[in-house]
Amino acid sequence: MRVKEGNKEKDIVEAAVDIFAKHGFHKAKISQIAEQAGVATGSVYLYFKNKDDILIKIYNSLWEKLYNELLTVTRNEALSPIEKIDAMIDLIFDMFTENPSVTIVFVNEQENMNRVSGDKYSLFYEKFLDEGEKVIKEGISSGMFNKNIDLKIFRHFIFGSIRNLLHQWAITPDKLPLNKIRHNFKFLIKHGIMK
Amino acid sequence: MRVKEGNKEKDIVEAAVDIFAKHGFHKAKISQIAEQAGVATGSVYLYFKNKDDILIKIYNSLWEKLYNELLTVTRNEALSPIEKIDAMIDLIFDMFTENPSVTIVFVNEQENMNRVSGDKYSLFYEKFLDEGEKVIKEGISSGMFNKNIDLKIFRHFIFGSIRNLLHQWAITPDKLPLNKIRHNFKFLIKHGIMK
DNA sequence: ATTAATAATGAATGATAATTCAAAAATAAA
DNA sequence: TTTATTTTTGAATTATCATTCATTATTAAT
Repeated sequence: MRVKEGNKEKDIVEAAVDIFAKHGFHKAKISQIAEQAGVATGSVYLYFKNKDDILIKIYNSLWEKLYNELLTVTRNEALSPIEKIDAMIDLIFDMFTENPSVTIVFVNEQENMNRVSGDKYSLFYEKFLDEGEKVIKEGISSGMFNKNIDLKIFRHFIFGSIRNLLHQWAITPDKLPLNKIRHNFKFLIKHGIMK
Repeated sequence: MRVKEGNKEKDIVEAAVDIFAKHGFHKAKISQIAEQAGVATGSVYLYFKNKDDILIKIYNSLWEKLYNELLTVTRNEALSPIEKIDAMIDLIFDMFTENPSVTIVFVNEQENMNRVSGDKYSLFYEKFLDEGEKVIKEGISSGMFNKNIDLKIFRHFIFGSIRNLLHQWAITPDKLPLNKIRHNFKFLIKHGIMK
């Protein structure tokens, strides 16, 4: 019997990330993804139920990875709350540094993923932020962080700003060095703009 | 001769905002927009070149309004830099408070608008941020703001955070009062999270 | 070698929905 | 009234792809 050669599923995902980043999910054609992955159009459907399924699998693996790394940070009792915040920011930046296309898809297709995945997307998002929120709570009880800040507001604040910065970086990676962005970002989150 | 009755263009735009917010630009059907606007499908094409054109006109008018209001703030010499920042934040919040659907479209369809409008979207975005940046510069020269903050980074930081907060509010307007969000937001921008 | 699976292909199918346009409706002017 | 002009209609046209599936290719086992 014939046997699978190479890793077509991986090839397809990688091509899809590229094409989704370039044209957006809705304008991306399965035939083009297949071509770039070096397989026939129909083969895509041997590995994925449909077009939505490709997007879902991309997000699942990203969130999975993000969440697992987050846990290693939040569970590290050697770190102070502020060190944990830094480590969390690093984790997100590191995750996306490798690949601007992945970043663009993650940032741009959130809404499509949301629509396509039932409530899977928002579950990931909330679970991640819930875990991160624990760190903020620690920081407040330890007296390091300002206790008047609403936790729900802060989580959307920080996620929105990081998302937009990564996006802008990913569009033109050479315009601003990611390390400078990261450094400024950490400062702004901690101290804001006023002296 | 027959004469135009009512304001069909406005009816279509309002319906489109609603439908775009509910289903997203690509899943939104012209026939459904027409139905909700109380006109025939074909009539949409008397007022708009095509579907893209509807989105473009929505954004144009939003950015136009945002930019004009920004100018009245930045040109007001009676205000200190920090008062201007507050006024700028108020202006954006006020703009979107009225209508969650407009907010959702503005936030979600940015990328489609970008693809569809040539570089019109990014011109608006940059023009707006350039004008806002002047205020930050004033704040730095007057010694109020921290001079180590990169202006390009700050603009994407603040825009991303405000965008996400408005989005989360618009999805479930009753979950968090917008005034509380606004208040926390102003504080975080100025002082960050640390005591 | 031959067979029996399984993998892979890509042209054909089908569904969807944007856009067009010939016909109908409305009304200002004659 | 009738006419001329402009607006509106919505069914027909058209374009675009996602998805399917009959066919072909490949190779492990016999």
